[in-house]
Amino acid sequence: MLYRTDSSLGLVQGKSHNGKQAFFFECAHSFLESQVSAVKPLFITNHLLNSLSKPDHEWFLSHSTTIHLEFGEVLYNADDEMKYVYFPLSGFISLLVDIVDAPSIEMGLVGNEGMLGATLALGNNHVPMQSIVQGSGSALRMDAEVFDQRLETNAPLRQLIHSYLYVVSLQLAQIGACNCFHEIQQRLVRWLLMSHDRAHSNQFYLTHEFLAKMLGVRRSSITIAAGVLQQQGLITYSRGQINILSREGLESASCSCYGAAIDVYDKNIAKPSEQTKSINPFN
Amino acid sequence: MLYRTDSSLGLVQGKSHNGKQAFFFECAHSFLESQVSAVKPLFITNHLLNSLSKPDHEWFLSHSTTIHLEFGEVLYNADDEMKYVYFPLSGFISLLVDIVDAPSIEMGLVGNEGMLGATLALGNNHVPMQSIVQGSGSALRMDAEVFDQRLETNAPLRQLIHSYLYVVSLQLAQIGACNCFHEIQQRLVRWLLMSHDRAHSNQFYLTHEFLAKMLGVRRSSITIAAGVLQQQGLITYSRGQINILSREGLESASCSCYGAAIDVYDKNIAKPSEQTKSINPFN
DNA sequence: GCGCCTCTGTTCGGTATCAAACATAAATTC
DNA sequence: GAATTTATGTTTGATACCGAACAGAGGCGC
Repeated sequence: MLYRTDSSLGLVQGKSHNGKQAFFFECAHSFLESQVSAVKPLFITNHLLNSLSKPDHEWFLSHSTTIHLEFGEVLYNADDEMKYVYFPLSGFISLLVDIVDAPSIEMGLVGNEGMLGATLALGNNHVPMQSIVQGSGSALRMDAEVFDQRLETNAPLRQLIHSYLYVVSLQLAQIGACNCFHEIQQRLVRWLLMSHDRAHSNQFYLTHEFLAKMLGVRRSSITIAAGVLQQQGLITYSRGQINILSREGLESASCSCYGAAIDVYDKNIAKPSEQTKSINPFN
Repeated sequence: MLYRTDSSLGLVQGKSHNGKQAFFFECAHSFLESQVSAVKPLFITNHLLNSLSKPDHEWFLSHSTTIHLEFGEVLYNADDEMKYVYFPLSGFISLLVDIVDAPSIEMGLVGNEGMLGATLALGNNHVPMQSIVQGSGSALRMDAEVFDQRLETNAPLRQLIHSYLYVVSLQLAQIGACNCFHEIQQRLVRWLLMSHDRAHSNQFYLTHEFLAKMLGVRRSSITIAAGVLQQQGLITYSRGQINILSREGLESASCSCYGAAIDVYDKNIAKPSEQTKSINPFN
């Protein structure tokens, strides 16, 4: 099964000398107007916003700013006050848990299928987990208060965010179990697939060190697992640049948790009215 | 630090020949009227309901039924339709995750500090995880639809349930990380403490087999870890009956995740107006 | 009392992963 | 081009836990 059918969209990102990507990064909506150089896929929209009515969607666009998320940037630490909410477009964000006597571990991933800050809809303006940028790229940023007020008055929005919260909870439980039981090899693949979806590119920036932190394992374990994938011809990598060569291969090398997470999303988040028919929501 | 200061309340439960507890289990509210034989602590109330205004609390009591939860009973499987919501009193419930190619594992615990069915407040009437009774005892049960309607019209209730959902999400993330990193020995202790709080008794029924399923490990690993605790004089056990001898000892033998979970709860769920001043909410 | 079942204790070898090094190799700085 | 930094490759030994099996032991039914 091939979950992601739009890989033709996955153009290669520009790559600067230091291995980080050079993204366009302009005033609001530039991405909608195709004033985009060749390095990024066109028309990346946020799927949640896209699920709203057209007027609502436009309201959001006019009340938010397009910003650039830079790899490694710490948007929030756990328990910070929530000043902004983020709707990722081409960038994406890791949610990390840190407990005493243990390395940190990623328990959630937020790309253009979701948002950072949905817990405002639970009446809590603190951030539940550390949130760091895992893929450079663009996002829409909005004042938390503005978002919160809109939630009060807009029932369809509230329902959408509630559904998203339900999905995120389920994924927390699922990823928790996966991290606990499945082997590093498979978990790495799951993770690459989830990142691939949100990066909208077959190439992204990721050192083994960083991957190790996400999966809560040693760096050298990643080196070994990634080496296997490279030998199998599924990926190539060099000094932080990972290239996805075969999604199909990866999907069969992954544990089922990748597919399960997609299913949970699809089942609970309404498809945008007249969007493409790709099987998964990441496009 | 001693989180639970009410251990004098923790009277010993009645014990039937087959090792299961014989609970009183009567019509609604009998527990409030002290028509209770000596085997259970008096006045166990549900802390969420207790946090509501008095009229609201009474509305809930008059619209729910006191039922008995029997050890091992499967209240829901994952994705079942939610027919009833449960507010545990002396009983408590495990939330289990099952993924492909792995044993099941507990990702949440619901006792009289919480409820089963809070996700209705997210507009979803399906159950996120398998829910099985882990400690026999009483609970208030209410029609899911009745609860749902009440949510619509009662803003303080909605806020309370939202806060509880926030707490549960955080605990999912935290327990997920704990299961992943901390050793069986410590996790077992965390788990005993969490159960002790919800059982309201120093003695409860639990086989090693069952514990192993909760922690996602082999039965013999539990036997070894529990043996250590017994040698240290913190617990005794025999054929399913576990006796807590020293909470203080257990609390210092546990990983910090137990205390962290308590803190999250206390920080986010308002204390009932004129309740006791015990440090944790389980009383 | 006898047999049965459930629960617990213990053993064996196997392995995924850890922890801590150290070696190479590519990019970046000067 | 040399020096430094960053990223990857590889080794070594230790260990927590697994999987499977079997042996005792307490309680229950007959």
